[in-house]
Amino acid sequence: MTVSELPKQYDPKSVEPRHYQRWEEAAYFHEEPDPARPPFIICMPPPNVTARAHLGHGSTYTPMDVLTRYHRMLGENADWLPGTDHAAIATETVLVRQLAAEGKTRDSLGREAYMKRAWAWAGETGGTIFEQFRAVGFGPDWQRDRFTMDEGLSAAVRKVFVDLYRERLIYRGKRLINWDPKAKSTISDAEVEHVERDAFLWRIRYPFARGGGEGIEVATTRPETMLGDVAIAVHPGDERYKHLIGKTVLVPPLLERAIPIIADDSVESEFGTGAVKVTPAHDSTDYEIGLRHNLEMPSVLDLDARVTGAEIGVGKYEGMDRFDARKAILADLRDQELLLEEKPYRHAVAISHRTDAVIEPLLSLQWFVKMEPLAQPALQAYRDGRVRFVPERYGRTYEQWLENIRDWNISRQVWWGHQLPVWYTPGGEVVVAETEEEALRISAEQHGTLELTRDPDTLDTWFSSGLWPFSILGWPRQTPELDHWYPSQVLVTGGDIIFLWVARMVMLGLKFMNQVPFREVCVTPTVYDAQGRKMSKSLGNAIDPMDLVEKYGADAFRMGMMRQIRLESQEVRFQESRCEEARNFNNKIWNATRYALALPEGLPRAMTLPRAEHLTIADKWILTRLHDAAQTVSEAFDAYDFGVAAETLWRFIWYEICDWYLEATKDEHSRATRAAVLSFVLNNAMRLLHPVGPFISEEVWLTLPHDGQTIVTASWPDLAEIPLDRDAAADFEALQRTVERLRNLRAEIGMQPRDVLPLEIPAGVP
RNA sequence: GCGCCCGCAGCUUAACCGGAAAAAGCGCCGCCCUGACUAAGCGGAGGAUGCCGGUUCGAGUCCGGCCCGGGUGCGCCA
Repeated sequence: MTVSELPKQYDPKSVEPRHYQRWEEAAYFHEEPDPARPPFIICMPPPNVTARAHLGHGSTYTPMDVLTRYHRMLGENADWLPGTDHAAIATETVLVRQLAAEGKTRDSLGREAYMKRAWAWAGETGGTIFEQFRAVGFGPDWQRDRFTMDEGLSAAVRKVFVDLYRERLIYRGKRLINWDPKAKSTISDAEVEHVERDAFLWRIRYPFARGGGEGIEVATTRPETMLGDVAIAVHPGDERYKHLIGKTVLVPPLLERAIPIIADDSVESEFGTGAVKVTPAHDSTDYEIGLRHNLEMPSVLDLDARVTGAEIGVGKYEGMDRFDARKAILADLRDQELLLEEKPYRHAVAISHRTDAVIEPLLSLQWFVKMEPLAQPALQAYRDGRVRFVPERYGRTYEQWLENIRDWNISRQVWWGHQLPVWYTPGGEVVVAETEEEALRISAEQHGTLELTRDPDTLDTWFSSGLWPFSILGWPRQTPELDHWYPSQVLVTGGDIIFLWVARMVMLGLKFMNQVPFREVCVTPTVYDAQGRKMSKSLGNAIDPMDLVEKYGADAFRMGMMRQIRLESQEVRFQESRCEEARNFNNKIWNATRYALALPEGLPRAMTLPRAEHLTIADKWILTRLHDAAQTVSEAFDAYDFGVAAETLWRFIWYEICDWYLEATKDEHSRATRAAVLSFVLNNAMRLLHPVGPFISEEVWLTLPHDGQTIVTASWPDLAEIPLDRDAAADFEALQRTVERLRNLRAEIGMQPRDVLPLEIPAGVP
């Protein structure tokens, strides 16, 4: 082959799809459990089935691909297990919107037709993100693709639910829950975020029921919940109010109900007026007070966040939206001269992580997981080092959450998901079973009826993803995969789902497998734009990774991303220019290859190095540098330090191989050994590069002397086979300094490079 | 309120257990078709590493305090 046959510029588009197709057809990414080799398993965090790739996938999934490829080359039983998540609320939100556009609703369609449509849509869009992953060069074991709602995983979900229920770790109860009025579903505490918002604090007077004095003043940000007030609470030690404890006041603006003034330690005397209205059904602190004082807990807002009179009189406000009711009540209070003050106030409002809707705390009959007994072992596993976080500080996030664990509300009012394996008899008895047949049998035996109604609710998406590390290996069936591949070595994920996902996998893994699901958790940084702002569609600063792949090639995208990931950093300020630079880097590699192929003496067929005594000082230097690069890159991958690995590869290939070694081989005296050494060095360099740059490394490796069908399954460079010569390396480095000084001098005196002084490497240097 | 991370050249980042004159890329200025590569090559300008103090032979790095600016976790006063 001659140089003229190869284009001067590396063209990823003509290379990447060709190799990927071959890899997939040859099933290079597929493994069977093999006890003879150490396992290296990564469970892919399942992307939402309907999602498209975003830059966050680049920062989290590229490291997984890199690690799997690296460990495969090390000869391990390496497998990256892919799959998708049904993403209950996220998917349902989109579906409902689609239906609305057609003038339909979920209910008008009916459950069966709705589910059929949801499945169809998931099937349609479900392949998209994985097609994108292929284009980026990700190589999970596609034959093991799973879906959280496929048959096997659904069976695992039902079994876990039933087992936990029978152990009384799952229960049904009327509790204060987070209602997301947009999603029209409850969500768990972990899915609520608190956002500072500008609001108002109103001071309102509650007149005494029996006259005598003005009454008591309270401060509130939520006047619409007044309708459900059941008490006024003050601190027991508050001198201003001590004498009022036990008196009763009327609830404005209706002034129909009298409620007591009570004392409770949770009240802060310094805030507002020091007196607080207590609405147990719509506020978590009030709920606690209500429990302590055995108060009534009437709900005054329904599931549409409208005022409801179902439990207590709400007068003319019945049916109003919560924010309209607020306006109306304030207006009425003003008329009654009970509204004393309105002042701007900034405070944290509970927002749905999923829909951004303001959360409505509601008292509702829902299903919960009792967390304390599950959290303790998970906490213990972290404390005695069975689970380790990288960077370590994320362990504290995990610990903090588990220490303050609250019961997990798992029932959702969406339809797209795993329907609860729960049935009710006409008498209201509860039957929990893995199948309908079993439910009927139990019901007949225990309750004497075959008339069962299934609970319409579904499970929190994170309930099924919490089982992911073992459910995808076939659990509850006993499989070879489960035997050899559980627990996995490392979980790679973003820091935002440490408790939504990571902590729950640990808890459920310990519970059902008696072992932690992974030994290490590698937390990848969040991707921001170059100014440090979150990437979002609304800001218009989001970058589509597929555009980058299109412009610069998959390898350049991966390398550009990897070079920006720092071990200890929690963020990447993503710069597109890094991908452009990486494209240039690939082009550099390509041209180094062209140079090697064009050597007049040709390249050797086999990869053998000349004997040490024949090597030039430059040969010995580059081999020593190769040895060091191989060591540094290996250590960096072992430590999940992707930035250092990428940087090392970059420097070695571009500055050391291209800028110095290649130049040195242009000297006459290097002729005897250069073809063999260059082949050896490039072959090794491509293997080191392969995890980060799978395509170009394959293309170059196949072009140069090599052994085997593909670099994907080639072996990782063995340090023992790379000869070291520190003294020679030091000599060459001294020479480099000299050359640099000469160049510097030359430029300073304005000498033309072609003039007198020696060029890159002084002639005659062996 | 309780925490965590970050702040180094115009920009984005390096700097191993503290160790020479604090690196690199981009950008900028100048030079250059040198056996592959102009998406390259060579040279250059550009820095009190946020502030004050301490430990040390030696601090960007460790310790204490402070300021401002970002990011992020938990909690929260209604």
